[in-house]
Amino acid sequence: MNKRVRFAPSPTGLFHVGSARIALANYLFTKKEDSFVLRIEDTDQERSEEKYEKNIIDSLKWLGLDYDEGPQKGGDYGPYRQSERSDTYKRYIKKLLVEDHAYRCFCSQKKLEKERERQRKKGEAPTYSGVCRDLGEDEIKEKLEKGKSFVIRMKVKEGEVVKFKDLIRGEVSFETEIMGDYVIAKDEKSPLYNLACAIDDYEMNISHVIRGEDHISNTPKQILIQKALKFDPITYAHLPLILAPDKSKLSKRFGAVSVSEYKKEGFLPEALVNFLALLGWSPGDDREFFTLTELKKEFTMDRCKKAGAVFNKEKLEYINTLHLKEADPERLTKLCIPYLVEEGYLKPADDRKKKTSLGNEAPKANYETDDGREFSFSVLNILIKDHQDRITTLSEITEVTDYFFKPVNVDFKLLQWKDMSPEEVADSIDKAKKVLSNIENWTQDEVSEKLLEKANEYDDRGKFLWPLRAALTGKEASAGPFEVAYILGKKESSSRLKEAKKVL
RNA sequence: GGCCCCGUCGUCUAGCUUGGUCCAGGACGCCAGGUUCUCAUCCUGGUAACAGGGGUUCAAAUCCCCUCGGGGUCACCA
Repeated sequence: MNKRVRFAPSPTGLFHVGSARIALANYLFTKKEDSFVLRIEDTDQERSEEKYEKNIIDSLKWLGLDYDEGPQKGGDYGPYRQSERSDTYKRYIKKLLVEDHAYRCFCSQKKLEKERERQRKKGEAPTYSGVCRDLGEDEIKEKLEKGKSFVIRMKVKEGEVVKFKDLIRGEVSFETEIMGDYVIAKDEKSPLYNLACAIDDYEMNISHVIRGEDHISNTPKQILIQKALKFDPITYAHLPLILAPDKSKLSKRFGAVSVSEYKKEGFLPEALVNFLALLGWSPGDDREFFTLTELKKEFTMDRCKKAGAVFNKEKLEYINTLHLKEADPERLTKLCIPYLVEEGYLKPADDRKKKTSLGNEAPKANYETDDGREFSFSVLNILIKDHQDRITTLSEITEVTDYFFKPVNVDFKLLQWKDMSPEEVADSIDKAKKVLSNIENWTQDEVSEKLLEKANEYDDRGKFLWPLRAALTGKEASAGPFEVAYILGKKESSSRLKEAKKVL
């Protein structure tokens, strides 16, 4: 039988990398004939926001985690937003009440709070005492007529054991006395998480629930509901959590926790996916570089670890460099341009094409600096290609290439290679200037060929190349002089060499 | 605290099912060296772990027990 899985986030905040990992596991678990459903769990109207639903959908798309059914996309089991499924919930709540699997509880929150407090002090599990459990029909009617508010609780039989199969942990069991009569709905039409979840998983014909370990204690509660309603059993897989370096839950205190933040910082989606997949899963051999497609082929649940994994940003950065090296330069160029624009280094030559945003691709167009120097898209393409293995995230492109866009400052000390005299440095720069001005056909090959030719005339090529590179970049560390000269262009290169000579 | 889960280098992990090939392999990080005009890349080498204690066994990272440690969860949130 084909599998059906679902990823069911709540739109109550920016899409978390932990959620992304769960979504990824669901995505990878389903093979071609299976189905992956996106369900938005927005039963909590107070906390759910539309912008967060959008953020979930955008993030999934960015990561490349395509799903088969979901809000906007549709499917045979919709609607896929819990806020639009109240008729279904109402039906089942009624059924649960009528069949005596659930009951109305009129206890006040204050009273319950006190009760829990007392139990906790005594070292007992805080569970509901069940005072409203056996209210007579007349009593209920009377309270209802008085307009007393109530919640709906599940009638949990004591002394039973709920067992379920977990693909990662094997068989897990819970005893029913520890849960008490838990609340399943705020009223006849407002289900709480466990109820809505159990109903939707059934209604959407879900075969496997793959979620975070934080849900493991919800599982018996959901199973009890399923049993009362005579739903088919589901297979579970509870993945370990992602931890902060101090082994605590990955929270905002740690730094970036949302997918959007990593996108903005300039991580490639394929790198984030690769990294997240390796958290708690391995192929069983030494391979670490994976594309989504490869992961989909390789992934099996039985190779998932049980222990939580610390989110190691350095490793993420390393994985990102791996994917950066593999990435298509033109795509990278489009991705890097927004950072250069944001920094104020570049602006579109054509004002109508202004739209760029960090993490997204800029239009393929020509750009210019504030002082009017042009950077055609093809030159930018070469610039990026030359820096592809010099950055760990896209955002670093600005600091690594700043000298292309800003005026540079040099002094003799910078221009000096080993113990060269000012005269020797000046001579090198003169020669370089001459070589460049004699180049008719300004191409990458031509520029490097001619420059190299001259450099080889020296016993120590550094005597020629270092002053040249330093004059062009104003930096001790940068890309090579051939590349820089070519990208800067004949005019700008000559002018920088001329400026450099002034300090000698 | 109750319940549930987990425990191999600092971190991510392989090995554990079917004890021996493991004085534990790979990767990130870090350190050293090489290539190079610089930096980065790349290459070579090094660093560092079976939580502890008992068993079982000719033999245990691998099986059993206990202890310790970590995490999750105990809402009219999801």
